[in-house]
Amino acid sequence: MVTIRLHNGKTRMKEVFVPIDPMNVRVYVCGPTVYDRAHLGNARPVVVFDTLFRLLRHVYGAGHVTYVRNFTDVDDKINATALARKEAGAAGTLEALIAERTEETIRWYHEDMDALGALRPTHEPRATAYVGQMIAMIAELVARGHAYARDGHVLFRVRSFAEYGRLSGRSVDDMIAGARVEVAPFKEDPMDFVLWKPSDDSLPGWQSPWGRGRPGWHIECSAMSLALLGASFDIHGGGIDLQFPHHENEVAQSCCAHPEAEFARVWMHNEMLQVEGKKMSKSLGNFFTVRDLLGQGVPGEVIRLVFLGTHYGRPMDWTAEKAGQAEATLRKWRAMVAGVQPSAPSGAVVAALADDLNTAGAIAELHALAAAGDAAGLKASAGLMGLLQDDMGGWAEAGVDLAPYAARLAALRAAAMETKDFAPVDAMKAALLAAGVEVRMSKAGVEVLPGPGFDAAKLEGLL
RNA sequence: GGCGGGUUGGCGGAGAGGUUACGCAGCGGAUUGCAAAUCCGUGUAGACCGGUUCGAUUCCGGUACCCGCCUCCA
Repeated sequence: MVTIRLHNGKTRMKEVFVPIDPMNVRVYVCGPTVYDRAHLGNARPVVVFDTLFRLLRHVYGAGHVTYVRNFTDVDDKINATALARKEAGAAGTLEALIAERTEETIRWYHEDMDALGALRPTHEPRATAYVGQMIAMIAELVARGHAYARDGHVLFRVRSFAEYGRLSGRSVDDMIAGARVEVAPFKEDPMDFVLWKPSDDSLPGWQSPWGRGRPGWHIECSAMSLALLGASFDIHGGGIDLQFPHHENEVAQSCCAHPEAEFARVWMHNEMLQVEGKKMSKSLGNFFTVRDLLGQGVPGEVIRLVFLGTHYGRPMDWTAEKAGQAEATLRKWRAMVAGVQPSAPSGAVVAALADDLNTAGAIAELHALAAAGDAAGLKASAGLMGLLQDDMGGWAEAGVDLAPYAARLAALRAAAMETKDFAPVDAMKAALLAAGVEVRMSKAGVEVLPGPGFDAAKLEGLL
């Protein structure tokens, strides 16, 4: 059995991973709020935890890992979008417009994440399907004295949970000193956070013991992880930005509702993504979605390889140069593994991944396999990382049969060898290069392959 | 202000208390009609200042700088 070591954000140490139940390893990762296309930053945790999912499936068996990633479809941004559509004259009730918006966004999300080679999680629960469970958990928290109702709101009583702040390394008193918390008259303590809030008629709402309302953001993950993975599970993941307050609040809710359990044993946080050295933001003008990149012709597999080139715990910089290098690497590897039956993943690659998802180290091992000419091992090992899969390699293929061009060039070359006039050969070669075709001539013959920027249209008239 | 992370060779980016990371680029050579691809060889880096040690880029402390979160833009 491969020993997996993971950096546990709860203990701040790298620990040997021991599942609660090796027959059912359970992972929960915070998913997207489905109000718009996923931007590139949203994709990082998807790729990181997909790699973890693949590793766990490899080690414990594909049928022995349960991976849950939620869709947050209760959110004021979604409401705002739907409301705007309604005011613009869209037909249907607000609820219908909201459902339409979330359905549409989930479809986009799936398309985009599929393109990155991410496996679909075992379960992708939608918050709206678990409001009953959320209400039950909130009621439990109230009954246990960890929450209180005021003015149609229900708030979590932060002072009732001594461990509050441990995950994110903060103390309640320090945070209040920072004074960047919303002070509301109905709060007992400024740090208390909302479990339930009232909805007026313009907002979606559910009936509850506290009136018609909707859940606060944090409770959904506590309720859905409980429903799908149980009160204790193995790994909880998400972006480091979620560590506080989201994950801290999840811990508080879940541990107070189920003090007998341990909630998540291991916490994993991926660091943030940057673009050309800067934070991606709309104001800097460097904000873009996964779909934008795909639309520009950057293959999902290239995005994936770039992501995996940096350890998940470090900030990752997306640059055009990296994308170019990743594309060149993948073209080389794909040419090598074409038509090859994968063998078993290399032990060195598995070992690297098992060492707290050292994907950069694993990629170095892929290079070693390529250098050693082990195409079968390369294909299998890359497959473990979601790379070089048959179903995502279309981008590297020419789409047209280049064999006639190779034959033509070979004929010209053979003639030139006799006449010593290489001008016609060079002319054709230049034209092929201009079309993005890689030309290799050797004693053995002529090879032509699609290269970066390949454009079939530019091949017109070359035959 | 509070909390957390980072600083590695031209660029990207890892591991390890003491032997080559790796990739890209570069340089030299082989090969080639010329190239490309390939093969061989090549670089000796670790912000700064101290400490621990036989020995630190790797451990500890401090300084500087950078970044993120604390503002439901991951």
